[in-house]
Amino acid sequence: MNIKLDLIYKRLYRYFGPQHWWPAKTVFEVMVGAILTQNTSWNNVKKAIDNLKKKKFLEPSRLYRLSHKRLALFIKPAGYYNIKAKRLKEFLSFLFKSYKGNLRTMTREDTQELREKLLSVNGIGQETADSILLYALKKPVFVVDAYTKRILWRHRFIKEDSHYEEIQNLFMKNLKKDVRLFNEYHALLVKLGKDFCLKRKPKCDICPLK
DNA sequence: GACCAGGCACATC
DNA sequence: GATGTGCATGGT
Repeated sequence: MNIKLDLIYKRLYRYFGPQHWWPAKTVFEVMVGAILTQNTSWNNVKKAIDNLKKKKFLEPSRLYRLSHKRLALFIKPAGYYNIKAKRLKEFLSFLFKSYKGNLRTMTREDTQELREKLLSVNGIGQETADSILLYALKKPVFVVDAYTKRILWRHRFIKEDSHYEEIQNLFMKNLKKDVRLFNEYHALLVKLGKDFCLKRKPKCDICPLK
């Protein structure tokens, strides 16, 4: 499996090239984006983030002090805006209560312990936690998402009912624990998913992994 | 107008 | 542990 996952990566990279993830300027922007992009296209998330940027709210303490009502209005384009406003607030209150709002302090925490803590925040599940760890904090943690699962299943690398950690282990136990590799690999899988591995109309005949 | 998107929590069995 | 549902906008 080791060789196969490696081969897939090489093929994807050759075909698509670098994806330059995460498309954000700051660590905090990645974190906010990770929550906003839950079951939502990045295009919509961009609009929400731009709204926050324009009004200079894309900063921990300012966002923390923003009312739920105004926050929800800013992030409206990203959909599920009420629940996402709540989730952002939950994350921020965790950030301030545990790390005094200091992202560098958070980064210093042991990766596994931090993952557990993130998962205990209401609104942060495995994918969001891992996206924050990998893309914001540069920890070597593989991110699994719906595309990853669909692609691996279509190619019969996993069962359809495989669980998150099972899939994550497949990558983490068979690849070098390298932040750059994990970053690019997941981004490439998303790219492949968007372009070829659609839910209803997969383009398996022209899939670059064929 | 239907379908989908870089999920998650919660209820129920 | 599995399955079903609400959350909501914007692009195709």
